Amino acid sequence: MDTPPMIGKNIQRLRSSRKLTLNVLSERSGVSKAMLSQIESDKVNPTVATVWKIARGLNVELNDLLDTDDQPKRVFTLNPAGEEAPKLETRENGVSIRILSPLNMVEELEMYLVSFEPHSKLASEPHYPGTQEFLTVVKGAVKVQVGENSAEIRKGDFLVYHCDIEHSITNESNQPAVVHMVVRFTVDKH
Amino acid sequence: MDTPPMIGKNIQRLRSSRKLTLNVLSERSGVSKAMLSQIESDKVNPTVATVWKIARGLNVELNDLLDTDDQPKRVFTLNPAGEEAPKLETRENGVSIRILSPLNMVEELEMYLVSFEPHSKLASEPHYPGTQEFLTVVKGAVKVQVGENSAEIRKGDFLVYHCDIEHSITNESNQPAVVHMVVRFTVDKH
DNA sequence: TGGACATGTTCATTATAGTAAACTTGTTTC
DNA sequence: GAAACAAGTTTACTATAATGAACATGTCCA
Repeated sequence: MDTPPMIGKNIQRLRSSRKLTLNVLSERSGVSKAMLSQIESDKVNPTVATVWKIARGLNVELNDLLDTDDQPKRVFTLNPAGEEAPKLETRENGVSIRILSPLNMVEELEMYLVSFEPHSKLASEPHYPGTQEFLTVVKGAVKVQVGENSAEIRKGDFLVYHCDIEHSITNESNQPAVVHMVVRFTVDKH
Repeated sequence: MDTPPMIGKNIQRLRSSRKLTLNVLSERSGVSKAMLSQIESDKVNPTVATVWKIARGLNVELNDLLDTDDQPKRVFTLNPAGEEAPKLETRENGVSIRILSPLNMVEELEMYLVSFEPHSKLASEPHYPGTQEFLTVVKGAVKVQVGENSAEIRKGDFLVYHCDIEHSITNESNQPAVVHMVVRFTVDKH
């Protein structure tokens, strides 16, 4: 980005995708509809506070409005169960991990399907600060240990935890278990 | 963040960590040193363009200056299968949706467990631009339609698609199906 | 001690962000 | 087809962001 961000189109797109009129957004944001109109057509150079109010009215992060990068291509990425992805699958100690998410989005979000044989365990080192894991138990039951805390969860349960400390997932039962895991890498500032 | 961002301290910190004087930063950014002084002490409400110029002078991303968020708490949020979350569950046309993710992170990432009775369909309006959906089929098989494209996926399959256009998931079989769905609202960069 | 310089702040002015109200341009309804 | 409404635009004005110049506050060295 080597020119100040032109945020008009962003706001316009978000507003119309939400089917909001200028009047409604004006009410919700506290910014006059005249100003909204001019900002959307880039006739004006809004203050940070104003853009922030608009972001709030749209229920969006401030940065989403300031972002002028092009939209990503409309893709349709398939990762079929049958197709082996050799480098993406590991199997040890009765735990096998299939990486669901495509490689090009590895930075932000990763998704795994983790299968546990009876009496198996997956132990993980601390990740970067701010990283979160989202577990959904698809089959069976597992025990999750995060630092001091631990929880037993069963099929259909959902669990979120911050995993910048040591953590592990254990299948202590005599039945296999399957867990859907999403890892989000929040980029740490400061 | 429920108040407009106070960016003065951010700029001040970055400037002094770089050992730049107001004069030098003024030259590098093209913003008058008087303005810089007032912005750093939050006496004033700068425009986006001005803050952008400063970010450029500091050789920093715009968002780095606007960011005032604290780090998230280290939590351990549980959402058990048995516990009903009445407002968060909808059921119609043979499709029932359970929202897995806690409410406080709804902005960025949402996770659902969607159950399809035989011959049922979930149709969705376009979401915000940049939004992606990540499907993992937990049980049965479904057909996903996104704009022109469509795909048939079965248990264990994983599918990513951009969903800022109309899209739908259909269970055309005589068996029930369950899909794990992650929706990401973050606008994708590059 | 008192220039000489360098840093950040305040002042007076100009440019423009932001507003309310008037205007324009549809679209619906009788 | 005109009245009534609703959505966005333009206008006239006010509030304030942004500027350059003057001012204040050091610190360094003769």
